Amino acid sequence: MHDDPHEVLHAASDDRSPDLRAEAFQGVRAARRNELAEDYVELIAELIHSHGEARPVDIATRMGVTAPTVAKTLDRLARDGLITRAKYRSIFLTEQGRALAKECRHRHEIVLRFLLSLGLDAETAERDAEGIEHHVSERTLALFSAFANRS
Amino acid sequence: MHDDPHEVLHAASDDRSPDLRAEAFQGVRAARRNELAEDYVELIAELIHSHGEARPVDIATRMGVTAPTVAKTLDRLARDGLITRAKYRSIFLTEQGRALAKECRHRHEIVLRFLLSLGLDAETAERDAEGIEHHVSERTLALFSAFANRS
DNA sequence: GCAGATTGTTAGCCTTGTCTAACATTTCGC
DNA sequence: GCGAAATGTTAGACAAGGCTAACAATCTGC
Ligand SMILES: [Mn+2]
Ligand SMILES: [Mn+2]
Ligand SMILES: [Mn+2]
Ligand SMILES: [Mn+2]
Repeated sequence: MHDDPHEVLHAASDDRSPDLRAEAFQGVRAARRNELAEDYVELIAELIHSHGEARPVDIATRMGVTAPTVAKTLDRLARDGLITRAKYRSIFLTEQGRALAKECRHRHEIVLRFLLSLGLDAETAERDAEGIEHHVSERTLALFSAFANRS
Repeated sequence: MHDDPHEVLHAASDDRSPDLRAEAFQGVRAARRNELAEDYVELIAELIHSHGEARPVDIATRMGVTAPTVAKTLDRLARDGLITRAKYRSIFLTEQGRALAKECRHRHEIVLRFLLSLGLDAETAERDAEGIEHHVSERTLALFSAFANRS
């Protein structure tokens, strides 16, 4: 029983230093705080590219939330310097917002291509990529990219 | 330029139905709402296994949060039927809590083994697994498992 | 160019998840 | 077995992110 490789793995994870583990959880919480901003700027960039402009109503439809939720979130993004916005007008990305959007789109595509190359169907791949993308380190992203290109 | 495979992928993701996309985001938000409960019950199960009991102070250390945060979270877990708890005593999992913990540990280990089998270092693998595990569908999990076993 | 439809905003409510400060209980060393 | 240390709880603050209801502005079709 103690030679079962599962036992070994389990024991190893049990024995990790509590501090190291706390750091991991803190990292996950930090990533979670950026998820919404990342998805918004990525979507805004995409709407600007495909529709010429980004309107709150289109963001609301695609995010699956109500209009007031979008309004409040956009106010936070403006406060954080990612977008500019004027009453009743469409949304613009700042330089910083464009940079983040580009990075997010890049990462999203790598994760998506990786999942597809593993053999996952397109719809599930899109759903999983939408969540996974925010929790992938640079190192993991590099491995995903290499794998997708190789196969 | 329009034959660039990246353009094609981008166009494809642009053209997905807004409703399908909204469903994906709603799914991600639902997953996010369960993350904390999943990490807590998984950790509680582990502490019970390795230390004989699960105490708030050990949870706080490993989660990297303060004791009052743990207390409030444990109250929510009790309310939701995942644990039982009495003042100043250690924490017990309910039947439902044990079932969830088992499922989470299983999923965590598959994601971890998968990342390791891709060639990731142990520490980064642990960190990324801690975030990714909550956003992996059954199908993706099956593919991860198969890949880790094959390689 | 106006009426109705669409879009956007504001106000206010709720839950979650984090914190600090203060206090209560339990445990440990001697 | 007592006092100090460790552990746990309670109260209360705050930000994020969701909602509904009500109202305001803009756009569109005739
Ligand atoms: Mn996403
Ligand atoms: Mn994305
Ligand atoms: Mn986790
Ligand atoms: Mn986990």
